[in-house]
Amino acid sequence: MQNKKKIDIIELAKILNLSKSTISRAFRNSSDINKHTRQRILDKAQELNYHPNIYASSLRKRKSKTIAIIIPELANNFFSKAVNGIENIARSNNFHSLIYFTDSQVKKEIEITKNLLNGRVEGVIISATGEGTEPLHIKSLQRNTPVVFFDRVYDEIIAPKVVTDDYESSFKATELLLKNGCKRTAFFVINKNISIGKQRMKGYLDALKANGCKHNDKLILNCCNHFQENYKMISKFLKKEKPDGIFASVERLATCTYSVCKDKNISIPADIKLICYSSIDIADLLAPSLSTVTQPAYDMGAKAAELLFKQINEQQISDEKVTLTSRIDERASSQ
Amino acid sequence: MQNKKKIDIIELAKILNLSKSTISRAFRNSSDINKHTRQRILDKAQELNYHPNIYASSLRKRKSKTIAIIIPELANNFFSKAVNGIENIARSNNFHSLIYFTDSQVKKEIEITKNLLNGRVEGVIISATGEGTEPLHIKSLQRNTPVVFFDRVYDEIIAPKVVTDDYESSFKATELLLKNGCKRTAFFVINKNISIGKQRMKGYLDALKANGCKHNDKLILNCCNHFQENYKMISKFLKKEKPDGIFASVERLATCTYSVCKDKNISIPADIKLICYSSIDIADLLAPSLSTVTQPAYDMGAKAAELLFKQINEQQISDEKVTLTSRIDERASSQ
DNA sequence: TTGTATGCGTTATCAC
DNA sequence: GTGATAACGCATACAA
Repeated sequence: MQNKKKIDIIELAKILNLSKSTISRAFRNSSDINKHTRQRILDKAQELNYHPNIYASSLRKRKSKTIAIIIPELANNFFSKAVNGIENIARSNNFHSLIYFTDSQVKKEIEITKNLLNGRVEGVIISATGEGTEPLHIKSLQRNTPVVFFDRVYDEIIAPKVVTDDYESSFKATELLLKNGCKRTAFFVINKNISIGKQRMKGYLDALKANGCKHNDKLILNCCNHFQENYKMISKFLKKEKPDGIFASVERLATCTYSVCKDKNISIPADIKLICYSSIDIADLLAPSLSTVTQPAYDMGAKAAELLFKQINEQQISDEKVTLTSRIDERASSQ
Repeated sequence: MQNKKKIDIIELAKILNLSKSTISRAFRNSSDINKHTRQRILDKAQELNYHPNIYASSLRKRKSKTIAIIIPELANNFFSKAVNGIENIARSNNFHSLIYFTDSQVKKEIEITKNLLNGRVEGVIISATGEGTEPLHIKSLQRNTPVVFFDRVYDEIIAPKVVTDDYESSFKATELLLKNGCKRTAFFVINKNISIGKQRMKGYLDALKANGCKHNDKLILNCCNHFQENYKMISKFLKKEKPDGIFASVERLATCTYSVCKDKNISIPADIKLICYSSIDIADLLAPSLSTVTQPAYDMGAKAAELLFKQINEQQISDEKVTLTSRIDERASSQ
């Protein structure tokens, strides 16, 4: 399977009766090389299956043309689309993308960033777990490599960030429920201490206040990332608190609620109105169709990548914060 | 932001009054090094933010500890889960994963594989576009690097492959429609010439035959990857051919059909029964709940990665073909 | 336009 | 257990 006789630049030079610098030039579109010589070299290289060793050249040039993408998971359309956006921009810059998953655990995030301290990549795009008190691991990373955040950021860190109008959209989403008559509107969140959790909760709380609803702490439900556990928590919650409206800050909490309601014969939207953050493409095919707050996932990824390359190319610090707007699609579940 | 004074192994050696060989040993858990010396080195390294340059080391060791994952897209739960499986195995082998998307275009696949000829990775896991007559680009790649396929393979290529029982599952899925009374059962496919398309169609055709249904070429609909176009084709198809059963070989063709039926007031399953390949987690929340053939996506990715590492470690050719079985979940859409 | 010489930061081999 | 030295394969400054 493998071609054992790996040929290197020196051998190729010998065969062609040239010096290795000339060979090197041929592969770098160097201006000062005879077109004919160049073609001769490329032809022979192809014939002999010679390809410049990327690690030797990375070492010499001190450039790897590689970035890292660190995200919680892929089991989520939001991140899939964001990665797509990132990779597209990376590719158009002739960069390669390493991908890493944290499973929303700081422990893994720390592990991964440690592995990136050695110059393996020229930049990092991350959607953070947000856990932990102080993201020292990110600060360490920043000393060695440009870092750009998207969606899930560390407020304490100075770096370019791409986020959405979490506060405003959450405010509107909540208000939409209130306008439709909800008196006991609940907020479902995975972690109310991370960046997006905080903002979305703030939007929820302020919408309540602005509409004359008194806040009830019991109507805020802290969930996790596991379906079974969430299912139990939500079942219990619905039974005990009897909310008539739910704003889910994360898609999986909404779909889990759908499952619970289906099993318990609770009607959405008659008994409970629901709206949630989601990047799902088939929200209108659910029963009932799902009202959503949709983030421009692809654009967020692309923008984050652009900011990263700007930083890589211009070699300068920036703490630009780009805020894109989400779209609210009102469907049956909230009406 | 960046720590300009990058320190290297020689400087560290000087500072510690040691030779660089000793420094190197400290970072490679070399057996013959004094524990105390080692600790001294690691401490100082941390203090000075020294990290062994990965490219110098890759060059010297001729190992990159990196693999490439090439898939059509990520906008698809199947691939998301598969990537997750791959990355997990890679990580547990201390390997890094580069990710590339072909958008189902051979042109891009060729471009990507060309970029991998230079030893950037120690192995490649690919779910191919399947387009094109002869995958010469894969053969070229194989000369330089181990390659493992999953799901979408090139039959002509000799390499480890992880697939599912496409034929059998498609047979069963089709039969299920027939058993439920369908007389005009259609088959929706994106590309009936690629590996999985072929197998799934064969299963469909043989199920028809086995159940005494005569095959009608007009009931096979060749679609594409774009929603709008598919929407038009399917609309037209439903109107013209009036199928009463559909086996969609790809999830997006099923959801698109749902959209069409919803808009045209065609009832699933009363007018048309439907079953499809899908890795969606909320098939039971659709209206109606969607009958699915589900592939073990995560396991397929993990298995592919295992086969790749086996090949990397054992340095030997293999054309092992692993066939995992899909699960059929009968829900409302097909009954 | 081409060649020569040197260095990129490691690891491996061999001494000591 | 540690050090000196030669690769690893390429890119660049400088000379020709």
